Amino acid sequence: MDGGAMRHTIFKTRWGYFGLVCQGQAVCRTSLPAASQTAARQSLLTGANLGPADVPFEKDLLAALQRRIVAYFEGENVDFSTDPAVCLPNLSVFGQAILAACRQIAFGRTQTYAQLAASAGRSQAARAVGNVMARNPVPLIVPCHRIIRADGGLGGFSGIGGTAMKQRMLLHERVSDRTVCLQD
DNA sequence: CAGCACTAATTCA
DNA sequence: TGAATTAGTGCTG
Repeated sequence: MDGGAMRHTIFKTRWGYFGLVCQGQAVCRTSLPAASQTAARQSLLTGANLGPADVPFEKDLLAALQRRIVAYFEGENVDFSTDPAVCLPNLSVFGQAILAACRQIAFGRTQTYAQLAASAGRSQAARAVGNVMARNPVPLIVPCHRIIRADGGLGGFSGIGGTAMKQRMLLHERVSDRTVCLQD
């Protein structure tokens, strides 16, 4: 059930060094912009039980996708909802359903944990959705930062930068839609 | 089994 | 009003 050797790359964006692991054409993991390549690599491979030896570096890996990610951090409205194929091993059916639903959320839009739970047929499973988001292997591709609390709060964020990164990304997408009075 | 990136309801100032 | 607490909740390691 694999489509080739796994490789990784790290490239510079306006916000920092973005990390990417893929297998064939399918993206397995991503890591949000970090201050250094070293930090990016650590964040990218940690938790995946992978060492740099397991996933050779390849500068121009998925070059087209790299350009789109760079563009995102330049402020462009980039849609990742369908394009990069993703490979999500070791994920429960529930987890996959939640991530799939989350991926549909458009640039600049948000949903609550409960709404996302409902879209997977588990309207009471908001907290479980939080579990899935916390372990999202492909942040940005699956826009887990667009999930906020029902009471208007930000909720948490486990990726690089924590909730500050989450808020920054939301502001970046100009979430003025409604809800989310980030701060007051 | 214990622990969560949650929520709605309840309980105080 | 509104902050703080309490159950209730479904999934994960």
